[in-house]
Amino acid sequence: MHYIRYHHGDLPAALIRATDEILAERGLEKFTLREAARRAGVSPAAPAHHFGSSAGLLTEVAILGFDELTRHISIDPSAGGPTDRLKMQGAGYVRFALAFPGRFHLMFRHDLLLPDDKRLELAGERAWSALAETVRALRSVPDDHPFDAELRATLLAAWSTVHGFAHLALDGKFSRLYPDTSSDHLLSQLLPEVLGAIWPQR
Amino acid sequence: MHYIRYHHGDLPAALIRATDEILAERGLEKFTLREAARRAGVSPAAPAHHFGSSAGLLTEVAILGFDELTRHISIDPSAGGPTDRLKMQGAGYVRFALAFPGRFHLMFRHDLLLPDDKRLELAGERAWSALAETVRALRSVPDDHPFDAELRATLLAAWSTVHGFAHLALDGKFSRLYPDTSSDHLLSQLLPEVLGAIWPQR
DNA sequence: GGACTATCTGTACGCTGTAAAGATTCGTAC
DNA sequence: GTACGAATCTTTACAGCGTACAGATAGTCC
Repeated sequence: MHYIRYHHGDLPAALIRATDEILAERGLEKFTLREAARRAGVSPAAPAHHFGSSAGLLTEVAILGFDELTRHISIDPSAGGPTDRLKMQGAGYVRFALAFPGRFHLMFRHDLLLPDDKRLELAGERAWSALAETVRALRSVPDDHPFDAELRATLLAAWSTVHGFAHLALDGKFSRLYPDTSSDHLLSQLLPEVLGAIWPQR
Repeated sequence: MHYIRYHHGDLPAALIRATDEILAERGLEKFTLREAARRAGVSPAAPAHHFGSSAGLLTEVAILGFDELTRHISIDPSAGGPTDRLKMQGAGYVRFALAFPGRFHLMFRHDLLLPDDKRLELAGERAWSALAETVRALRSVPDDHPFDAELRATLLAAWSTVHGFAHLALDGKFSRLYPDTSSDHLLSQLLPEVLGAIWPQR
């Protein structure tokens, strides 16, 4: 194998892009560091100089994933009632997972990521703080009040439900109970039913 | 390397046991087919004769995992009210996940399992049919009535919530909101708060 | 232009899953 | 008892993986 040039230009960005492409095209289980290097046109050892290891590269991609997730659950805080907004955010969460399963799976595979990366932690916190805002409104708690046990429970319940729904849907676990497992149908039909069962309109 | 005997006795069982041990001791990410073979005292190629591939062996272990999960969520159908029973089953689900994270992760990693194994599917269905029974009681629907959309939504909401909770807890995502992430505390304190938020006592 | 530094290659090592062929033992029929 | 087919496991081998290490190349600064 012979590589054209020693200086790529912006290899880190190219490797991140290549990794994201692999996740989108072939899924997380098909990602290899060598394949990402191939797509970026560099040798298998090149990524190590910028990301240290496979986990370093994947961590960068996971951070971008959390940013994209945050965009999917960011909504106008004045639109509709708090329950509606929480349902919209839940739908955004699941829509992200179904649209980008590779990214989504990666973001919650800490065995593949750098264990104590601060930027990754912050990216994750930015995501659920968007949910926290809506939960405050739902319980009529002003922003300056502490985030007490009840708020925490409400937030974790909402997060757990959409997170579990997304995982089970991607795993195909709904196919028996629900024959039409297209993403559109899951989002427009099944998810509203599920969220309606735990967050009755009030 | 030199192996004592050509005929092991019961190699399939030994390999399943070895795999389960690896999952318990070192987690799913540390499992390799060769390591399981080493623990069983056979050559790396031996497992293929009984399980075809790594996925074949892992599928058998996943089936046992679903059986164990079913035991964790099986309760006396006359104990307490339906809401209480559903909470007990939810706690059982999470207790299983926290006690056996390797097994739990494996069971929902279809990329590692045989894609269309009927016994695996049945083992999964046995698990959630234990939940379905309680959901029927919760909605006061007799056994001979069809499992309609409302029942389905209630079941999937319950399943999604405990499933998401277990995954997020194992991923350490609660550590910011909740400093004490010991299994006991998560089960006795946080989970009841979360389930109370979506299944108010009625 | 020369030295320094950053960047990437080339090579190599131990690990992985598993295919293919051969060795060993079991079970059974005679 | 013994011969033989089937079942079981070993041996060997191969391609692919992550990554450590040493060396080649190119950009930068004096």
